[in-house]
Amino acid sequence: MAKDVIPRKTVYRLSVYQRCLQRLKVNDVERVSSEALAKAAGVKPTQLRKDLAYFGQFGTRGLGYNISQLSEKLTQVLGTTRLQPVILIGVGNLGSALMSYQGFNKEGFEIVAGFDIEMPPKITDVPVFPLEKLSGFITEHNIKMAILTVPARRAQEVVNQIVEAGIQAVLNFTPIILQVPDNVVVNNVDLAIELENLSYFIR
Amino acid sequence: MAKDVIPRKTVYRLSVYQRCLQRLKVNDVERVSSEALAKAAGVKPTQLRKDLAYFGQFGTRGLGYNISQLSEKLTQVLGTTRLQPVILIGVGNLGSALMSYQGFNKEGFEIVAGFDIEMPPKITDVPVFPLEKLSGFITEHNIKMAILTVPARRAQEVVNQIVEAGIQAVLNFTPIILQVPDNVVVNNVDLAIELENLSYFIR
DNA sequence: AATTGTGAATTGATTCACAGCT
DNA sequence: AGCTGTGAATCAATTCACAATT
Repeated sequence: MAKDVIPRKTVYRLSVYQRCLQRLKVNDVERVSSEALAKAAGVKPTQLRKDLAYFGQFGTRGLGYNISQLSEKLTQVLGTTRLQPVILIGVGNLGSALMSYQGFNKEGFEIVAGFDIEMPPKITDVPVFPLEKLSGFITEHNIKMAILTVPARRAQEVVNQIVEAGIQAVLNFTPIILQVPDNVVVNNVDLAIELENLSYFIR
Repeated sequence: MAKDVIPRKTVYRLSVYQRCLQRLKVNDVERVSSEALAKAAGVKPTQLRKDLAYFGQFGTRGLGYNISQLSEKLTQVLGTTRLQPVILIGVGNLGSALMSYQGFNKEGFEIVAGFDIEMPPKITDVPVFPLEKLSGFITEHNIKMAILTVPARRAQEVVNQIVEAGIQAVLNFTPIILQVPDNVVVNNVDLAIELENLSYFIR
């Protein structure tokens, strides 16, 4: 029935489903039921079906979903067909860790450059440039996504600068809630808060 | 009015408020209005007030909240008074990155040990032990929290083992949705999904 | 017989609107 | 006058229940 606007949470879960499908593909399974896929994704079967319903009908009643077909459709909806170049700003402790982390590349993202005030010891093949080159690089290479791992006090000013230069999406590892215009998306990852949150639930 | 059960999302936001308060404290401000604090936390003022209402009344009408008083109360509610020991399992790329990341210590968590099949080059003061010592260490030191950065295919078996040994909370960096008993909490952090999710919103 | 797709019902979260303090 | 605290209203997300399909 293909609704017009897909809720943020649904979009997020689509990525989770996609991951699960990829693992199933490797195992040479051809079809999967909403019940099985939902279990792997940690949701209820009805929720999975509702989520998929936002962008069409893909299952076969009585049989379930064709894995590669559904996976392809998800790729299409999520727009992850092409490789996305990403820059990383703040090559400190966490920043350099993320630069050497290979997990992104597998999923279609490539950190093409790092930026910092100081030049850190070269640890990966990814080039690191001084902050003065930041805006120029973004415009020149038409970069849309940035990972922000600068110290908290620099976060807002850096974001202002990169948004100005054309960045449209930011993965923010600083504890600051960034103020950005409506056309820019920010996802926050705060590892300390995740731990703090967990600790609340242990008695 | 102190309700009995605090929603998960509220608990999460309490940590965010706490962070914002800490920054204000450094700036030597004494009071803050729900409007100002909410803005810093990226929520609406009414939501902040509703969240706080779950565990009591702390503001002064007409004046706002006393920062250190509110912060102290939050610490109490969140149970982050004492330092929590945490172990990290899987000292690969991301794992060793997190071990050297100092962000946790600031917020009351200490990674006391790492575990892996292979012994990685020693990069921090944190000791790394072979997996055989895992269960014993957890029981002996009464560890409640674990960070999981093992390869996906090992994730479920490792979790079974640590839950058995007494772990009650897991910060899971693997893309697997872990199956755990009801008394165990899991928070998932999937960096690739965060990026994929962002990329959906850039046109 | 099995399993999807979906309107209706339910549950949960957010926001409004304003009464109640200081 | 200013700002919190909260019941009521609204809005959003989830789950139910079952008809439709293979």
